[in-house]
Amino acid sequence: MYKLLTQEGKARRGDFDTVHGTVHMPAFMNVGTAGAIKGGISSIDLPGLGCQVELCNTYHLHIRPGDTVIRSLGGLHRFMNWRGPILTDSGGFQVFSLAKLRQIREEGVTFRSHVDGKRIFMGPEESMRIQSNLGSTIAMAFDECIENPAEYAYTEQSIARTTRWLHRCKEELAVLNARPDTVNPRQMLFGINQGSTYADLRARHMREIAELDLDGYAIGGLAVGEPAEEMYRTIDIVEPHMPADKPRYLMGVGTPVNIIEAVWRGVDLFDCVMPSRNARHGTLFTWDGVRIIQNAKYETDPLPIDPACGCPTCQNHSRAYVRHLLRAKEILGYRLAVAHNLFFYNDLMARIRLEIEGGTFARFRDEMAPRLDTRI
RNA sequence: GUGGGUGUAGCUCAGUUGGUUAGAGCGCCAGAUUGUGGCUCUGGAGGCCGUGAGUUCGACUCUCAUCAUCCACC
Repeated sequence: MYKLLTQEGKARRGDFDTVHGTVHMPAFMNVGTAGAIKGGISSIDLPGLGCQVELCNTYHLHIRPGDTVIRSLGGLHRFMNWRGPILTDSGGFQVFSLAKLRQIREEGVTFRSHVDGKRIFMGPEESMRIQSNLGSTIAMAFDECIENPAEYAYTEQSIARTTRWLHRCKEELAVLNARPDTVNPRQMLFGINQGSTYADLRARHMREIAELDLDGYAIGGLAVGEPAEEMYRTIDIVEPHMPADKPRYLMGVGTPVNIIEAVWRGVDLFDCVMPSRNARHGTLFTWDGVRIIQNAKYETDPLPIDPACGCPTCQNHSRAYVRHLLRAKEILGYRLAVAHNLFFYNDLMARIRLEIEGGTFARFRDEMAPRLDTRI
């Protein structure tokens, strides 16, 4: 299903076939937690923004409107009116990041809903059932995202449990996919590597889960406060143990530079809230660096956010206008800013694919990385 | 015209019986944001406390005058 087309060093240009279409990798998944990208972006806008895959969230959709509601409407694709691939996150990260009073046991995790405080139990089977009801293209395994920093002994214990949970996920999804009334009978499953920043545990866990022959593999538990260098080092440690014929997904990453550095180290797939969240807060990405559009110097600036950008916002509106709308908290301001940042991220991935195909990615990395990081 | 109230940061206002460097919210300026609890978080600048005189060791605070402004009544 994953076809490696070209390789430059460790950087991979490949195509990944799914029932909802082919994903050209390296790719960025646009985050639409509750079934929509925040900022008023509709599924009908996504092709124009270069979006290949949308990421939605098991935890949020389970709480509201409920996965059974979505199932009764024909699944998440019909519900959102998006025909392309959807990856659903398993809920493991939300348990770690936003649920208070969580209790982790072998069966699963008990925690409280952030909406109404209700007690919720989720384990591997629950997560798979919800994701099956949603009918996403790719389901993520239910894992424990370990906090940083973490004790060695706890990490060792945790990854062993995450592996056991992964076996249960695989078995449960096989049962669900075999049902005659299942929404997406060819739903795929990605496993998630953990191990905090301990090299031996990362490598051991990756080798363990690679044996399950899943549809893809993710590196989780990074970009949780550790320095970027440590993240890169961890990728270097894990990558050699990842199957070459499966997509490699670095969860929750990152800045444009993080992405370039991770592709350089052999990663194919990314997702991050950064382009949409930062857009809402007025931080916009451009080919010249990062632009904080609410700064006073843009008050009367008639130029587009990025003159080199082909997005709908830059084709039609000025920096001064976007700045004004964001300051006035106009909904259109969020929409224009988010559209720009998503277009930029998807455009960056397209450029990376081209560079790898042309064998010029190394040079691109050297020249571009320092520029994209600067504040302008 | 008479009586009363109010003048403190760009705006709306706090400010203990007079006591060190006069505060808040909003706004403004700048920064943050990494498998998303979208009206977020952090930091910063900005005041001869309407003006003038007096009482006091010491006044945003008390007294007098004056100016501005608001309300009520004639």
